[in-house]
Parts: sequence; structure tokens; C-alpha cells
Amino acid sequence: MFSKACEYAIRATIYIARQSMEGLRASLTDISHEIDSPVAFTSKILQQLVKAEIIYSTRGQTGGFYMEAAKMDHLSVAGIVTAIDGDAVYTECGLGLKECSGSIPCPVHDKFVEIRNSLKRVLESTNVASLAKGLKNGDTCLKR
Amino acid sequence: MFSKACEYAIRATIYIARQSMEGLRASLTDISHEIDSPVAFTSKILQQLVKAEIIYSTRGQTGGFYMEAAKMDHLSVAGIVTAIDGDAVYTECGLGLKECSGSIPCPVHDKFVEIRNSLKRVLESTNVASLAKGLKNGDTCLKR
DNA sequence: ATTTAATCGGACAAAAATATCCGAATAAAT
DNA sequence: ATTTATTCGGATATTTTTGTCCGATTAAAT
Ligand code: SF4
Ligand code: SF4
Repeated sequence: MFSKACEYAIRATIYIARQSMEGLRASLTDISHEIDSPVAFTSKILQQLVKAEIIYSTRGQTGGFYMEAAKMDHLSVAGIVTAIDGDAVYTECGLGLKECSGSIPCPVHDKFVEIRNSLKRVLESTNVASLAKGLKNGDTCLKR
Repeated sequence: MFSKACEYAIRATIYIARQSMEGLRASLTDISHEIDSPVAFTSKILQQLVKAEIIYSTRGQTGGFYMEAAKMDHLSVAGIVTAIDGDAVYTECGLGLKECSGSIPCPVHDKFVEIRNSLKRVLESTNVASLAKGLKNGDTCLKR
């Protein structure tokens, strides 16, 4: 469904959001440990998220990653996915054909339009703040 | 969503089904040309489909790939996907966590169960025969 | 029997995704 | 000023996926 990079990005963002809710910054090692991901690779992904302005960072001692409260409320999972994997999940097709304008679709077109739409709807209607809250309450978990 | 291998497998199977409907065998070069896929790679995938007994093959001159009429009616797209990509699409999770038994799920669990179920339902309810008929009528297309 | 046209199977190659290493830059604490 | 703890950025390595090559095998046609 998603690339590994994107999965890490989603999990990391949720964790950072939780920490930011309590006014804390999350360090790279912290995040990697908490979401059980390779440290150096996670670093690259966090940099992408910073560039996309989904999260923010400060360097130096006591530095780390954090998120604005407003972002948590407005950012959907779809936003993270788009930043890392692009919009292929929503536009890509069941049979991987290019340039199918719909006039002569591939045989599974109608079926997949249905699936893609429900996927998009779900991802867009789920914001990071609500996921972070579930995590904070211990209802949900980011590793194992 | 699916691997390239799986996409080729689905397209190839649909084309082979169409040919078999008219009592014709499809050769490797024929198939590759028709579904616009790399010949040698397609060969490997067809071998996998033969091993999985989704299609059948005969060697030698006038040989090629074909499909039993009964298979077309009973085989779903899901069957092809399972043969090539395994059941990861149905069991795999939004955040790529392993062994999440549901007692303490990841934050997106509920959302993804919904998506996976609709995906599975669609793939299982679509049989190869119906897709091949659309192709035969010119309503659908396997390349470009 | 020989030629011809097809699949099969193993080794190899290229590309993409995933992951690692390390020095530079930054900023707080000492 | 120096040390310490952090992110940043570039180069490199590993693994997986995708793709190629070619000889062996098979079976029909000549
Ligand atoms: S016809 Fe539809 S499902 Fe098929 S490749 Fe095109 S857009 Fe995708
Ligand atoms: S909790 Fe659910 S969605 Fe999350 S990793 Fe586990 S099975 Fe997948």
C-alpha cells in the first residue's frame, strides 16, 4: 500500500504530535526507538517532512522535532502520504496502465475507482491530532 | 497497490482467457505485445501462473498458454493476486506493524480494516471471464 | 531425422528502495 | 572558548524488485 518510508513518516508524525501536545521536542533517537525504525533512514524521512513543512526542527543541544498545534488538527494522514509517496496511491490504477483517459478503460477500472475513492476518503478524514490522542491514552501503539 | 509482476499477471491472464474463449493458444510474444510488457520478465511470471495452475502451457511448435473455461468462471482477480503477491494486500497494515493482534492496535487500525475489506470484496467478486468478455467486446483495453 | 517454433530454468544485469556512515553545521550548557 | 548534543547533507552500501540473456527441453511440421 505505502512505501516503508511513508509508513515510518506516518508513525513518526503521530509520535511527534503526541510529544508536541505536551510541549516536548522529540529527538531523532527518541523517535526511532519509539516507532522501532532504522535511525539513519528515519533521519532522511524526517528531513523530507521538515522540507514539506509538516514538522519543524531546531538544531543543537535541546534541539529536536516538533509540530504546531494547528497542524495536528488540520493535517490528515493523506497529507503525509502525499508528501512522501506522492499521489500515486490515489491516481494509480489496478493494472498499472498509463494514460487511460477513461474512454477505453482497463477491465477493472470501475472496481478500482470505487476502492481508491474509499481509500482517499478515509485518509483525508483522519487527522493527526486524533491519532496522537489515541496514542496518548494508550489505546493504540506505534511499534511491534 | 500491486507489484509490477502482479499487474502483468492480471493483464496476461485476462488476455489468455480471451484467447482461450475462442479456442486459441497465446504465445509469449503474443501476450507481451498485447499487454505491452517486457518479454523475458513476462515469461517468468507466466511460469509462476503455470505452477499455480491458474493457466496451462504446452511446449514445442504450436505450443503456448491457455486456460480452462471452468477456471475463467471461478477464478477471481484475488486469486491471481494471491498467487503472485501473496496475501499481504489483505493482511498488511497501514503502518506496516507486525503482529498487531488487535488488542492494542495501531492508530489507523479501524480505518484500514474497512479499506482492506472493501478491497478484498471487490477483488473476490470479479471473475476473469467477465473481464475477458469486456476485452473481447472492445469495451476495455489492456495497454497504453 | 532434421528443422523449426515454442516453453523452461538458471545465471546474470540494472534499477529502485531501503539503509548506513560520517563529517559539517548549529546551538545550548559548561 | 570549549564541550556536548543535536539536525543536516552528501556519499556509499545493501536488499529487493524488475528486467535480460542464453542454452536446454519439448513437440509439431517438413
Ligand atoms: S482504466 Fe482505470 S483502473 Fe484501469 S489503468 Fe486506467 S485509470 Fe487505472
Ligand atoms: S493495528 Fe491494524 S492497521 Fe495497525 S498494523 Fe495492526 S492490523 Fe495493521
